[in-house]
Amino acid sequence: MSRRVQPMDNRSLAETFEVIADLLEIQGEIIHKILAYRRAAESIRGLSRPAADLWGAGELRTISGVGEAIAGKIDELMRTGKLDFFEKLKRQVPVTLVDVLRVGDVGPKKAARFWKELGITSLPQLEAAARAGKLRSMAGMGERSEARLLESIAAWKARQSTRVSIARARPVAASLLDRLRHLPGVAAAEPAGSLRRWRETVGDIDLLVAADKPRAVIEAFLAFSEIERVRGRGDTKASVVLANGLPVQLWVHPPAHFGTALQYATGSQAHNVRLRELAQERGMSLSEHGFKLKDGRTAECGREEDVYAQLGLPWIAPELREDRGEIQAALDGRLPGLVTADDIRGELHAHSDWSDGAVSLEQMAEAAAGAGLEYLVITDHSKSLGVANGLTPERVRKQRKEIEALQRRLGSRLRLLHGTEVEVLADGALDFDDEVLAAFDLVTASVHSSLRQSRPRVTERMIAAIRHPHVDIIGHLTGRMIGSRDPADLDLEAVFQAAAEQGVALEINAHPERLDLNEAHARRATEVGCLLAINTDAHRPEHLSLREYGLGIARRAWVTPANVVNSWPVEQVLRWARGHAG
DNA sequence: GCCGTTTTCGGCCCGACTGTTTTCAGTCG
Repeated sequence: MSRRVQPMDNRSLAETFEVIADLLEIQGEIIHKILAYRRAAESIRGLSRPAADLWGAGELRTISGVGEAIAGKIDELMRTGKLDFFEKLKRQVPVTLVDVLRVGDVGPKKAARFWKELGITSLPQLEAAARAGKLRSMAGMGERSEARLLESIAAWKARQSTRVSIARARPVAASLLDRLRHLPGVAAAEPAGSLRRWRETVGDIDLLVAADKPRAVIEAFLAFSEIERVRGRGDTKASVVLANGLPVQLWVHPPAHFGTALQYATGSQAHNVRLRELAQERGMSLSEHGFKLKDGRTAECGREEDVYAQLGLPWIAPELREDRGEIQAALDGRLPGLVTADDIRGELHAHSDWSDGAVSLEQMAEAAAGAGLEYLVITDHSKSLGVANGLTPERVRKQRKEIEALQRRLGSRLRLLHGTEVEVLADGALDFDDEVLAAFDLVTASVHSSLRQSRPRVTERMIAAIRHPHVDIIGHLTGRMIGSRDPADLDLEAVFQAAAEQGVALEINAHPERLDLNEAHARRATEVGCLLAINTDAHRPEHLSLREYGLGIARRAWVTPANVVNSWPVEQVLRWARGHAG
């Protein structure tokens, strides 16, 4: 067997180019070359399939921002696992300096001066020098800069991980927005940034307020009790850190140009750059204040729709604004009609107290009806999942009787269906016999254990489940738990192919700790032709509202309702469940 | 380093805030 280098994954590849950009910037290379590396890194990070596949197919140049030189570097990394250019660069600039850049208020220019003038090559050295008062000896640095830097280092350490789950940030933002809306003179207050784009994690909370007297709003905001530290404040914006450690940015703009301001504050930065380039091509200059026209006048936009219209574009949903082809799609009139909360008619994955759910069948049914759903599939666990009180075939039969009785009481308010979340056992077999499975209205198959099997084994196991004639949906495909459990090492291309062939749907599990499929997987699955289900995996009534996080993933993955089985009428779902199996 | 119905060469988004500044560079989003 020949020894082969494991092809680099997208994330490592992107990180490599990001570090290259940082080192070049410290070295004083021209900014546009640096931005080219960053743009390529961003594109690679956002790819829906492994760059290794594109490399194998000779299609690296189809990646936006990847030209001849970077394609050559990717090729070298894929073939040898190393990059000569990078190794040489690291001998010229200490690579530990990139940590220094992660600290706020330190950019490439200062990092280079710390290194060249004081011999500082790492973050601990920088901190020690600041404490010893050695930085103020440098031109342009004073005591205040030194103190501010120490604060930044402390904040960076306290945060450790620089991003938090959107599910943690959303309620905090909602509470701040509610209070901002009640301030005098405030016409509107909206979330912006990655929060509005529904990224899985956010680095800070960006908020935008419309008011004619920005200063007064900023003053009032800075008095909010949950603010621990003010990092900056001006006439139109303020930057603070809350007591819970979350950074918050507030922008305040007059209602007259709220549209351009909201567009700007929503980002992403890459999307904004593209949009501003487009404005330039059209002979205008776009900023948060409006469009500067050739004749010197400024065209203000009160609504975001007007910003895009000024450029001849339809409004682009925030979830798409990542510079992943959305602007070209808008120019070509082929933006996807994204799935919305209103499209969702039913929940296909929910538990009751028959297994590990918190409430009775009736309470779940009432909650689903109350949430406006047309149908609910109860999918309690199967017998092998002992920790979750999985059902035996005998209890399955009893549960069906109870569901039938409950359906009679519910009448036309809700269609209640009997499903299962059946275990995919370690060998790929299912935890119920065919006869038991055949009686369910809908079968979701999931993996909860033996997630660490080798790639070939776990892939084969998953494909066996997909090919099982009674399986309709694969639940939380990779099994990852954000921050606590790694995803199974699946060959996703093979899994997506099998699911598409069988007409089996893949779940986007909306629970904020899962979000599985993630957005890249969901986009690739859609490209391959897979059906999806946006489910909450509700274990109690309140969980039904978690669907918005799954919708965020789906929308960021360019998913339209046609691909989402639980946007279909119940009869269509049942026809599909009976008919797709191969 | 990338890219192209104004270009294969000459461009590459725009403005606010900070600190140390007599006019601006650096950083950030």
